[in-house]
Amino acid sequence: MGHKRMPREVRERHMLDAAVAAFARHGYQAASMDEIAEAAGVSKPLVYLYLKSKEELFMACVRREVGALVAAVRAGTRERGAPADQQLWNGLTAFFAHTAARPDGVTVLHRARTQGEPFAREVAAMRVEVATLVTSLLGQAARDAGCDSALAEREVSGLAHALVGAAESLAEWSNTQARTAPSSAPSARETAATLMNFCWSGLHNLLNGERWVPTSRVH
Amino acid sequence: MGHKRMPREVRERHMLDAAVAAFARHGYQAASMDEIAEAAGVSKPLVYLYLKSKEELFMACVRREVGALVAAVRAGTRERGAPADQQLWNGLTAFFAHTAARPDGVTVLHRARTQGEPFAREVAAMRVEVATLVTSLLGQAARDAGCDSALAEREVSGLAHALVGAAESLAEWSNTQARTAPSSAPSARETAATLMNFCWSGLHNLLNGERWVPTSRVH
Amino acid sequence: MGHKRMPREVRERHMLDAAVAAFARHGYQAASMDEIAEAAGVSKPLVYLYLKSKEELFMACVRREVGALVAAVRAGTRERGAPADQQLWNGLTAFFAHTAARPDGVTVLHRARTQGEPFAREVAAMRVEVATLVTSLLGQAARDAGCDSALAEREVSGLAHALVGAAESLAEWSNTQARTAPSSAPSARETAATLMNFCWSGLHNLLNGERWVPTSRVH
Amino acid sequence: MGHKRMPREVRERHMLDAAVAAFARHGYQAASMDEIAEAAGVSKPLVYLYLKSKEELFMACVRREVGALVAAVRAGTRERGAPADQQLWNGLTAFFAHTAARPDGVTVLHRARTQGEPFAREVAAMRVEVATLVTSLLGQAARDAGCDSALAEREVSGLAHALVGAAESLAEWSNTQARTAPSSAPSARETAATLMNFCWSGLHNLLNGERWVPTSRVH
DNA sequence: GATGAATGAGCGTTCATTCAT
DNA sequence: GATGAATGAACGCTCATTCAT
Repeated sequence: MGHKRMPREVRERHMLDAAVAAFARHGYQAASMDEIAEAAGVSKPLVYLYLKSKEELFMACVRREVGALVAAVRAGTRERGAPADQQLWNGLTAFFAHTAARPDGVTVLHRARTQGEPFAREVAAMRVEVATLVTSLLGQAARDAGCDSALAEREVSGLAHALVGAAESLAEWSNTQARTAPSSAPSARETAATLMNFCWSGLHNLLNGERWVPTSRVH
Repeated sequence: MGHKRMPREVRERHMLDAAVAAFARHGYQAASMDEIAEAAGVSKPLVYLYLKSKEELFMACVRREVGALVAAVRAGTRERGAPADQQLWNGLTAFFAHTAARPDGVTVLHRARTQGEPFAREVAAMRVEVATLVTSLLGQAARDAGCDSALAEREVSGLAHALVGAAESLAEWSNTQARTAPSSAPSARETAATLMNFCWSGLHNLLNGERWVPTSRVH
Repeated sequence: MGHKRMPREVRERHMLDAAVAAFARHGYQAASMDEIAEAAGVSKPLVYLYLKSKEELFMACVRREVGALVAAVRAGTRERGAPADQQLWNGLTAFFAHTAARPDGVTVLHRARTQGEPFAREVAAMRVEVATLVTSLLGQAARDAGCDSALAEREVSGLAHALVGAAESLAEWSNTQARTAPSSAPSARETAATLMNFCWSGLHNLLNGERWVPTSRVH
Repeated sequence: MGHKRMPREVRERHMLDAAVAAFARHGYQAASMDEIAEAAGVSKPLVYLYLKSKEELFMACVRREVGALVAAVRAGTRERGAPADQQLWNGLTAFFAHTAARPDGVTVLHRARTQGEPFAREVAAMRVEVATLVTSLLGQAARDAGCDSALAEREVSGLAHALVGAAESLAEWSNTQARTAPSSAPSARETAATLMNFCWSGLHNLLNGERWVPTSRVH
């Protein structure tokens, strides 16, 4: 087998790559350590030597993918001075591009949310980080628009979650499109625009204190 | 073990209840038949006698929860003659109320999407059913608002997915809130209003042909 | 289901018929009580009420088939006054005819030989009974032929087992032929004649004290 | 458990030994993998690691025992130039000696015949191989004796089966004798002589066209 | 007399994990 | 440093068997 001497760091990256692929394809429980070791081209005890246990291996995957995703989005919004909507659009574009480029990584994050407290917490923390980013953009947008009506904290949190959920759902949908009809699949930019179209004016209205209200009570 | 005699139908319902709870908590793979049988207050062979296998048991759970969710949403939108936005709001309210009332059932549906073709198909069919409902409401809303510009089919599909993702994400968030701070958790109505605020004017604008466009290209 | 009231004796016969068929097809271990009860058209507890347990049910099958086989062979050799070879041939013919008529019963006896002491003993007892019959015929044949050299008891026993083994093997072979090429399958009479041809002159020579001996020692 | 390290080949042989013993004693279905693993002095997973499944384990046993039996008989008949009857006797002697030396192996082959197509086929192939050997000896014997009347193919097949059945039955009987009265049990040579006495002159007569015929029809 | 409802016990199989070399 | 050899624990599933009606 691969007897090639390699620095630990490289070997470890190979293991994580193999693990991410396996966890994405089969899920945490169904992916087997045998499979991962073989795909990484190393023996099983080495995997245990470097990564301790299946749980820690999964956690390492999750953390690496969380880092990569956050970095991508952050890089997208780094352009200070641009208007808030532009920055949000840049961030969404970066998100969708990352999602298309590393589907397995995103899938792992998705799966991690249903694999018990510690993993779910890691992903939740990421969501909070992203939501905070979005929130600050919204705040700047409010200032840009000259409106000062602040939204309740809880409402902002809800909106952020709605936006993140919408983005994730769209990402998954567009990946499915790319797999089934690659020629006509939407680009990251188009997907981002769709989402902006969907929500921006709603947010904008909210920030201006204009709300949708039911016209009549039913129950 | 407690061998109380019960008619088959009742026992089967108990088993499904226990199974939904177990699958929601641990996921399909990690939930064990032993655990489910014990939670249902019966012995394992009886579970197999009635529900054939773990796979069929999971499928039975999925189908039951799909039925319950669709029925709830349908009942919410049954009020003919009301304006489209009102109907959509009613449907969303029903959805969030159902989600709050049967969190395990909704979690099972969520998990089913990553457990292989047959389960994913069942949930996908449900999504299509709901999306169709929403789409028809949007069409009516467009007519109500006197705007006739039809959206491209692919764009509608994207919007539906975004809306569903946002709704699911909000449902989960609101459930989390209810668990961690029950006193101040948002009601189904409030959550539905948040989502309406988030997206309704965006949809309205789109239907009127007003689109958000990036003001300058970055990359 | 078959709610028809039937006398116990008849019900029991149905159960034994179903059990013989099942044991013949799948073997003792693999045949299931569910299957047998269903094939017999009764509920499982009734099978237990009448036949106590799987082991006793199997034993009942074995005993019934042993009785049937022995009765058939005895009936074949009942013709007193005929020459011994003729009687032996009659017995063999009756054996092969029975074997062809009740293949499942014979298969059960075959299987019983490898299912533990009590069953094997029952079949062994049958073999002894048949071997005794054969032995007496051989004795008569010796007297008919006017030769008085008695064979050692152990040798007679060996010859009887050889003959029984040969007969069983031929029966199985001819049943296989009947299944795969029914048109050209040998009749019971032909099979009996083949076996007589094969062994009669050897027995005859032995009874006359003529033996085959190795011409040179090898080891 | 005792975890003595051993090369795979050796461990595998131990497992096969234990499996042959277990399958011989209890049959394929009733023998348990737990029992086999324990008898082999290893844990169950190791048995699965090396031999894949119960079915493959049984198949491996069957193949090993088929090979050993065929090799023994072949070695017995290797003496070219000896007269055919002598060679046949040598082969039978080798067969009975093998049967006495490896009773479990032979029992496994016997049981394999009733355990479904693939196992039965393996044993059937062995029987064909042996029958071919015997047939060629008979042909040579016919030439040696100067008689040229060929037997019908089907008749030869029948005789071969009768001989094989007689040999198996004798082998089993002689093993039983050895178990119950070891001091006076017949040797392989004696048993082979008994079988030769039983059948050789019958075969000889047949080859000379002399047949036994019933003197009067009974039924 | 006959049965639907129920279970204890065990089996084949797999997997994460660790020694001994 | 890297691995072949080995295992404890658990899981999905089935079966013979028995109550309670």
